[in-house]
Amino acid sequence: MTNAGKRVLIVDDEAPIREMIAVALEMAGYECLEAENVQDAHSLVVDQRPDMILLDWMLPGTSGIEFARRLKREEATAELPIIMLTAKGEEENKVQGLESGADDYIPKPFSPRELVARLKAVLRRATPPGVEETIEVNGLILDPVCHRVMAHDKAVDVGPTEYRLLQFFMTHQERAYSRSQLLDQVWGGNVYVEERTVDVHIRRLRKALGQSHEQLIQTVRGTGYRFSTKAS
Amino acid sequence: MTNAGKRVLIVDDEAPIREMIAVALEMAGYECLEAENVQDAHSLVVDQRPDMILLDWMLPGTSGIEFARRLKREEATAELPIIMLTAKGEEENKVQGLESGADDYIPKPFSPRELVARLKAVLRRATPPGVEETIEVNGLILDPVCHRVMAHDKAVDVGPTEYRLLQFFMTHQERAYSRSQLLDQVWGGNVYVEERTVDVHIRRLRKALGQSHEQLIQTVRGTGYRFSTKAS
DNA sequence: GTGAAATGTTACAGATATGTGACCAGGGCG
DNA sequence: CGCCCTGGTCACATATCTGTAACATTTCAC
Repeated sequence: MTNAGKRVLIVDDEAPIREMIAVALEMAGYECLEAENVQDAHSLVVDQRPDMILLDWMLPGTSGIEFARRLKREEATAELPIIMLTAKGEEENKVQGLESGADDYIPKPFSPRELVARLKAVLRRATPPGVEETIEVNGLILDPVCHRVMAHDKAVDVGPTEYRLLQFFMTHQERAYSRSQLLDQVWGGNVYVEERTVDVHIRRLRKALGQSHEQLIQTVRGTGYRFSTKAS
Repeated sequence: MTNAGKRVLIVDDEAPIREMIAVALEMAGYECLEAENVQDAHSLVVDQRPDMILLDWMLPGTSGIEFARRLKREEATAELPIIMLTAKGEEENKVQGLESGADDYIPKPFSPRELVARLKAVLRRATPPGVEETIEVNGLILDPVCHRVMAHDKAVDVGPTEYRLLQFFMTHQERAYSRSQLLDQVWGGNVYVEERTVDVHIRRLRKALGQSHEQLIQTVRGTGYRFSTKAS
């Protein structure tokens, strides 16, 4: 079960092109989502959580490159593989495209076969090193590969959101984050959620971690929360 | 909070709608400015410098979209976040609205709650985090990033106000400040609080710092207080 | 030394912020 | 279609903070 069932978001303003790509990918066993602009794309990213993005360079409104940068900037979506699509003759943009965080770059026109091949390649090395490393703090282990949390060798049952929250905290220890920042980083920006919702998830996470580790997540009164091994 | 006191300019030609929005925002702690046409709006932008704009799509005279474009074109106002409001059934305008530089788009009718939520989200993204360096004096460390105070590697537990007070002192060492100045600087102007309240917080801060560092905060009799490494 | 003024300390009640459990809506799934 | 899981929100319980007043102590001028 490597690529089967992977969800790919296609972002292009021209419907026929989207359609063509979608057909090609579906034949290859992928599931496709489509968006014709950055706003729709972002919504889809937030609530569908695709496994990768095919992103057209030229888009109405925010350009593709802007969008890519933005995705990379936010913790919640930074690891999302992106392939940039670009019209012919824009070779010079390649560097800029890759700089913006895209994982590959395909000039139009391309054959469906080539597209699928490169997409596979990108997905294969999708999880870049660093992200897949397990993090351990005081007997609390987060294993991104198994997508699993262990406390003193006992599995901890956390929901998806709590998992992301914990992952964010463990990769950003010591620093205090406001509810706002957490919403941006863990939920992904442009999601309209009450700040207090963060409290609830913090609570759920603490509960899941149990007595042994809940004190790792500290309340910074008047500010937000912090993950720290040092006592407060 | 970060959002407290932010000023929002509401541009809509219908007074009742402006009023409704204003009430909702004021309850949420924002300050509201109102304009019923683009000319007034522009004046207000220029001399009131609001933190963001709620802009109705349909306006007498220059359309909202024109106005948005113009603001984005001008250097001084290019960064001003804009949320477009539009009557229902104008979904097709969404793209155009966002193209013109709006940061979000809310179709009428909308609930006050949604409005506030999206406004928060936009404002949140627009406010870049400031640079924050840790300050160290005689083994006393204030770390704004972790939002934490350490005295000789031991965490010091201070309340929000004491934290701000200490931060102010550590960034303004050696100089004496009157109670009234401290109220302005630490509490923020236009708050009606007894001057003696400062004494109480000074006391709390000293207590929190403990014997090892309390002498850093010196009383300047007849004047106020001073943070100094030199003995008095 | 004495008394008035300034500052230190403490206690407390109201205001705020956070913790917590429950509920409800939407989506996936059999 | 109905069940279960998840996530977001609300309402209420706690915990913590804050400003004040009241009283204690220090300082200083005389």
